[in-house]
Order: sequence, then structure tokens, then C-alpha cells
Amino acid sequence: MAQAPSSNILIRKLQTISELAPSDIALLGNISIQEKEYHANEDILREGDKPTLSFVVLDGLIGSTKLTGDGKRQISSFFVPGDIPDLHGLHLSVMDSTFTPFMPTRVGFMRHDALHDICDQHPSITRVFWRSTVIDAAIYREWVTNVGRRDAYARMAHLLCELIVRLHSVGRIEDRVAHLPITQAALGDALGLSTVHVNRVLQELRRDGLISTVGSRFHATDWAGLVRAADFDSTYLHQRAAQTGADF
Amino acid sequence: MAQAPSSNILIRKLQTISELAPSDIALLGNISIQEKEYHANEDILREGDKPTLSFVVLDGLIGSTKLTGDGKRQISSFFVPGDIPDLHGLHLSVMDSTFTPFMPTRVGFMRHDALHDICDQHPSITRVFWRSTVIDAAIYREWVTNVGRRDAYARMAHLLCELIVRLHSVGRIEDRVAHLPITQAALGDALGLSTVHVNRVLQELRRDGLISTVGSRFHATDWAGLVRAADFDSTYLHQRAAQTGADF
DNA sequence: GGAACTTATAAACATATGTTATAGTTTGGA
DNA sequence: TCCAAACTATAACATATGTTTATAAGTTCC
Repeated sequence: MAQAPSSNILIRKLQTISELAPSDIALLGNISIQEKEYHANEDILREGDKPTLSFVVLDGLIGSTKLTGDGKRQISSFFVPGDIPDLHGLHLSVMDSTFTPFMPTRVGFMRHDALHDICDQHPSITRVFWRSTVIDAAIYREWVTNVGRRDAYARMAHLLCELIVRLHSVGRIEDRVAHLPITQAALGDALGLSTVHVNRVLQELRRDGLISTVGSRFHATDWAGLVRAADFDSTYLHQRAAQTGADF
Repeated sequence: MAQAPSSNILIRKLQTISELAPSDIALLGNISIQEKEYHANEDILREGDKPTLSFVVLDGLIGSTKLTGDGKRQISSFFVPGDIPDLHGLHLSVMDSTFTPFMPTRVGFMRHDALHDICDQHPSITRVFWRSTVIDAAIYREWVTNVGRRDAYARMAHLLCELIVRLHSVGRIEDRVAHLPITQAALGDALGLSTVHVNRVLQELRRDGLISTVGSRFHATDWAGLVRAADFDSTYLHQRAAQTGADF
């Protein structure tokens, strides 16, 4: 509770969703990690790949994307620092989506066999990681609802709420501003909207005083209003502390 | 390979996604199960509940649903016999969606503490269950894509392909016919469409000779055509055998 | 065996969102 | 420092899908 946030971003993220025993923290801190930098749009893993590594996002922003048969793109989730986008890959042989960074992104690779070893020997670590994948699934569920049943305006607001809360929980909101270098085309791919309509909706959100933007920096100028417009309820993020009602 | 399908539907389902050692099968077969029947629309678990049990679908059909603030419903997944819809709940304290049966449905409850015990003691069981939840997540990902980027016609075709493949893999397709007692309103809730448009699209699929229906029984009269119309690729189901190219 | 309800079909009309095209604006690399 | 490429902003127009309403066809249940 009074504990300072870990300087290890993976541990910090996991602490937002699980209470970690000191022994767990030690084990997690000892996982061997190989760092690598990617630039924007340089795919980290692709649909069809059979990875033997998972990776944690150390810095940057990543999307999980799919292409339909006629070339349209859908982003099914974003991943922020601390997240392990393809922890799922630990239990899948083939990738069913592609991980693409939206900005220069630093990741840390972890070997599957090492992760399996640590999980087999430490059920408490298994629980933490398993819970993490299950929360990813909860986020996908919410996205289905968002794309399926909310109009463009609420949909965009919802996405912004989610990203702001998630970034905030790992300390990546500075001066009440979220750095989201996601092009409007990519926002459309995440929301199932056209680029033009994304632009329209962003203007509306600005006009209504819910957000303001400077370049790719988003400021929720009226957090309560944004939450209301978004029909946003952070329960589905399953964060440990109800830090999510906070004022940004 | 030449093994006859298990008469235990849970084991049969898990065998479609993982290779089970005889010892695993024995352990799984010994999990204590409490059966219960629900009728259509009688919620099994609700958003906000804090369950201490998970359940396997023994017979019937269940949807995972959410309500938006203005009362619209979204179904984010269907569950067929053998599935454990809220295995996720093993690692979440609060339900973020509701499980609703679409027909009289028999389920088997399993205690969380019993499941935790067996997982803590048997990493191989953990892997099977964990993989199952991770495949659920892959299905949600595909649904985001389906709802976000495919038009109504392809979207409906895709849903039918998925359900037919999943039902087939657990032996619940009889005479090339899938029993899907899902009202057109509920199909709309699953696809993010209005009831009227669901009706339009179903007529089109019938007119194009891809499906025929008798009551709630769907027959894929042109499986290859349906797959093509749906842009369906079963990779995301992560089934063990490539039984999915089969002719229904 | 029919009343009461739910579900499916249908048509006419409304609208949120998509498409295409063009002109500014920003950005990042040479 | 500047240029080319990428991105954002707007407008005009197109259309897939939603809404409303009505009726027909099934179901369920007393």
C-alpha cells in the first residue's frame, strides 16, 4: 500500500492487477530479459509466426492487429509499458495476430522455456501471469461491446478512457496528458471507423470540451464528462486499487 | 489419433485443443461436478457477481453478454458443450459479463478451490486450462475484427462458420445440421446489428444458397461458399487437428 | 385447442458512417 | 534546413445499416 512503485515496469504493471509477495517480486525480477528496440510500424511478431519468446513492453505503444481477406485492418488491443502482449503465445503455437508498434518501442524478450520453468515451479507466478492473460481477454470482451454497440462518439471516448487509465496506472501520464501517437487512420482501425469519421468525432469531442490535443498528446480536459460520454466503467480492467476514479 | 472421443464432454473438448496424457484424463475425469439445469434466458452468473465456482457446459448453448449504459446488449461469445465459459473467473474476483443460456442448458459446476488445488499440483493440467482461456481470448480478438471490419453479410457468415466448426469438433453436428436456437434479435446482439438487418442478411445467405434453415436448425448447404463469404480461417480457434477444413 | 406471446418477414423511410477528393499541416530524414 | 511523405482537416456525396410500423407465422401454455 505505502510501497513505492517498482522501478521494474513489468513488476509495476503486475502489481496493478495482483498483490505480489516479496518472493514473487524476486522471482519476476530475475527473469532474464533481452532488450530490443523497434521503430514505428516495424512488426515485432506476425500472424502465422511460431514464437518461442514472449516480450514485455518497456517503453512505447503496441497494437495487436489483424488483416481481413480484403485488406482491411483491425486493431484488437493496445499494449502499454508493463504489458506482455503475447503472453498468450506461451500457450499457442501459431500467432493469430500481428504486433505492431505505433512509435519507437523498446521491448524485453523472455524465453518461453524459462517462463514455463518458472511457472511449473511456482504456482503463485502462474497465477499472476494467468490472471494477466485473463484480463487481456476481459479487455477484448469490452472491445467487442464497444465496437458492436456504441456509436462512434462514445466508442472513441471509451478508447481514450481505457488508454488513459491504463497509462496512469503504470505512471505514464505526465501533467495530466497522455502521449498517444496513434494516427487517425489507426484509431479508425481500432474502432472500426473510417479515417474521416475519426476526424469528425475527435473534433466533436474537442468542441464539447472533453479533450484537447497538442500533436499526439491527449488531455482529458473534462474527465468526468469523458467517462460519461464513453459509458466507461473500469471494472473490466480488473485493477487492484480503485485508482481509476482518480482525476486526471 | 485412433482414440475414440471421450464420453466426458469436458475431456472431449479439451482434447480438441490439447493432447492429453492418460494421467491428465484421469485427473480431469475425477473433478467433482455438480450438475444443474437452466432454462433459456435464466442467467447463470451476472455482471458484478463474485463466483466461487466455474462451470462446464454439458448440453445447450450459452452467451456471454454485456449491457451498455443505454440498455443495448452485446454478446461477446457463445459457448457450446464442453466449454468452460467462466474459467476466467478462476482468476478474476468480479464478473464483468453475464452468462445467459439461449436454450435449456445443463451445466456442471466445479469449485474454484478444487480447480486451484489440481492446478497447483499438476502443471500439465494448468497448461490445458490456461490454454483454454487463451483460446477464448483469441476468439474475442477475432470477434473484434469481425464486428469492426466485416460487413453484415460476411459477419453473419463468419459467426455461422465458427459455431459450426466448434459444434462439429465436439460431435454436436448431426446430419450436417447445427441446432442454433438463437433468435434474430440475439444474433443482432452478437453481431452488432439490428434485428431487421439480421433478417435481411439471413435471407441473402439463403438466396445465395449458402445456408438453409428449418426452424432453428442451420444447414450450411455450401460450406466452401460460406467460408469464402465469411473470410473464415479457423486458425484462431487453435484446434489440434485440422479437422476444420472438413465438409459439413 | 385456442389465447397470448414471441419471433420472423416486409416495406418505407431516416441517418450514422463510408467514400472520394482536395488542400493544408506536420514530421522526419537527407 | 528543406523536401517528400505522411497526416489532418473539410466538403460533397453515397450507402449500409438503423428505425418504425405492420402483419404473418410460430410457440407456449393454460
